Amino acid sequence: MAEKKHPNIRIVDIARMAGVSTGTVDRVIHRRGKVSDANLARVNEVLRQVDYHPNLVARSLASGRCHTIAVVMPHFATGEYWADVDSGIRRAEIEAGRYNVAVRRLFFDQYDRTSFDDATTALASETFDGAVIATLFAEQVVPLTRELDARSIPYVFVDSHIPACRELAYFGTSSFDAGVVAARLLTDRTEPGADLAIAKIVRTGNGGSNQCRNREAGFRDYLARTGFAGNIREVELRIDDREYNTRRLDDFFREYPRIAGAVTFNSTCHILGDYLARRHRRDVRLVGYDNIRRNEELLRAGIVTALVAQRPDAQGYHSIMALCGFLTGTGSVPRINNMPIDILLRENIDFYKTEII
Amino acid sequence: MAEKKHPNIRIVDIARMAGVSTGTVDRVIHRRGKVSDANLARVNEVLRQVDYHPNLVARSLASGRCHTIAVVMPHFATGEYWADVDSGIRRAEIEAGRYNVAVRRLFFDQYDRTSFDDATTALASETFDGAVIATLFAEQVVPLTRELDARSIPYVFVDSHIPACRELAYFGTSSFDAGVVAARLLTDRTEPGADLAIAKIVRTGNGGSNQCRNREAGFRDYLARTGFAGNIREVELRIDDREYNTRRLDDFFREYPRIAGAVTFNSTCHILGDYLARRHRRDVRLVGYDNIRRNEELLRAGIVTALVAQRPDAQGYHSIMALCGFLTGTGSVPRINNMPIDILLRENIDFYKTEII
DNA sequence: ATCGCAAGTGTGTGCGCACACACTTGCGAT
DNA sequence: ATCGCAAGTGTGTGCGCACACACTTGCGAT
Repeated sequence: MAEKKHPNIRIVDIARMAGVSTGTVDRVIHRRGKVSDANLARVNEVLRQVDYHPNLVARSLASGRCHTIAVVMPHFATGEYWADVDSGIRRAEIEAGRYNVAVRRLFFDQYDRTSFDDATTALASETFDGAVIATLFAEQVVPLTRELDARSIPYVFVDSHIPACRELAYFGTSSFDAGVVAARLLTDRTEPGADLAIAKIVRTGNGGSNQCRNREAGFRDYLARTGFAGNIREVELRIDDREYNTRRLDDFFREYPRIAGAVTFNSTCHILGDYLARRHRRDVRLVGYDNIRRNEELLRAGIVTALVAQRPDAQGYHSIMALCGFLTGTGSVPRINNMPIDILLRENIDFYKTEII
Repeated sequence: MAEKKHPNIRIVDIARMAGVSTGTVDRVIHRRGKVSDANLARVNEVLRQVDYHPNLVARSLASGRCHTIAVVMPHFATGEYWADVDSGIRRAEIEAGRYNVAVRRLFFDQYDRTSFDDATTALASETFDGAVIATLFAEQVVPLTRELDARSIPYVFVDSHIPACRELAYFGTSSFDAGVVAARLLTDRTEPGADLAIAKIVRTGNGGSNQCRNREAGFRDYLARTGFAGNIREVELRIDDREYNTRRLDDFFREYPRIAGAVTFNSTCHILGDYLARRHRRDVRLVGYDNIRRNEELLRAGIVTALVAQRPDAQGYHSIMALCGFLTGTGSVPRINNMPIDILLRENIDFYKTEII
């Protein structure tokens, strides 16, 4: 075992076949110019004939260039959504490290718009060869991309898509369709004609994220299309104020007693789930997003009916690898990569591990 | 951008620091012996101090060893289940190729037990460094593993797990739990007390696959646990005899008119779906397995209610990569890798592409 | 004193490629 | 006829490592 070699075709072989030197082959492969039309055609013909694939290991070793990727993403605690994205980034980091590609993270607060601008400012004075941008605040991402365009730095979007930018690639779900799926799951299990609740977790004056808005649009679109007959009631909750939320929800459910299903468009459906559990309200179906730890616990406990998930780990992994492939010239990737929209129930949640993509 | 180098520590640096030659460092790193105790200790101390990590790219290029992985899997046509597994294998093949790991396939007929033995016989006279085995026929896989154990060849299981073997790793779903999920999806949408049908597609005298048996066990277990009150009726169909199937199903549904839901435990629920579509029977809910083309079409058409899927592409990909990592000494992987059990509805099927793991 | 041999050590080469550099050729301008 | 220069071409070196090979050292046997 562990035999000698697979007789792969090398640059020297190409050169010999085309009757030129390896330098010329190299110039053709890398489009460095300074090659006569005749030789260009001949080398290209040989490359085509033998279906040449460069040995990427050797290329990486020889070129020895080092690239840096800046990642602009929310900071996170264990068990939160962006921790899963980061675990994919870390996986990619190891793999990309073999090709001399390093990753540097810049964090912002996902509940604070201004912190994104701070991260952007910090980025302006850094040198790096590519960027991965979490697109939570679409309005602020756009000017950042203009700046990167001007500096000719490629960038990848992760989380939700922003139109009219020149991103190298996008990785995330179709937020609109993720909203549609949530609506299907919620109405599948709720008697017709009952009311539905939308719980929004925001910080005052902060607006909603790009993604939450699009999910809500898909959710409402599905209900309209399928002739949903009940009312949709909205309630605003706070990320870090459990007492406020309890009072607010007590009032809310008193005011709208016919509510039989609820949805939250970011990953915090556990806030509503905690409340329902404490109040022993098993009559309200709850559908939320993302397989973060608290949500998983409530799904197992039967408080949450279903979770819509989006492979955060894979999003992080592919964002880095796409940029890595571009920078090292070893791979290309489609521009729009809509990830699968996963449906998690009590029966399959145990197998939805992010480590296995 | 594209800077010079990350100043990594190389073997020459280690050698200089320890006051020995690179050859000695190499012998220490690879535990080749023939090093004096004093030098061994000194080199190890330096390795520890600088936290040396070998450049795997350079290692791969230098060692130039070539490994072969034999894959024993069912042959397939476009759009069939194993075509998706193979697409993952092909993806891994490209990546593993960079580390001089090649893949060779041996095919058998998934509906013919004896063909597996033929493939096994062919394998006996081949030389290879590792094997990936599709575990459809558990009884025949076991003796094959004994032989591989004797030859000290590592092997990876893919599809369904077989206990009491010495596999390096397993990639696939928990078949039992995939059966549970199907039962949940079917009974969620079917009125209580109605009968259910299990359609089995077999070749005479061939028994069922390992996986189908376990899925059925999980399916029945869920029904028993949740107090299912109806009857479960079985019907046997043929893989390539549409006329027979039509007659058989006409008889079957005439005999059992209260059937409101049906399941098929392999990927051929489209056979039953085709029948239901032709007979305009929208009153029978149908749950099946695997996102193969015909099943997807029927899901979009509303004939199939839900599909349970298992990331065939990822199974193929990881099976190869696990073996590749083991053979090149660049990675290790858990032994049991239960893949996620995916739920596909009309609303999310469009995004379930196997190319994006 | 010399030899053989084991144990230990260092050097040289090549993996396939990228890239700097030296070199050749042919043309128009003088 | 000679020169300068652009366009085109080939050679040499090194990336970091693995491994074959040559070599040194020190010991016991003769």
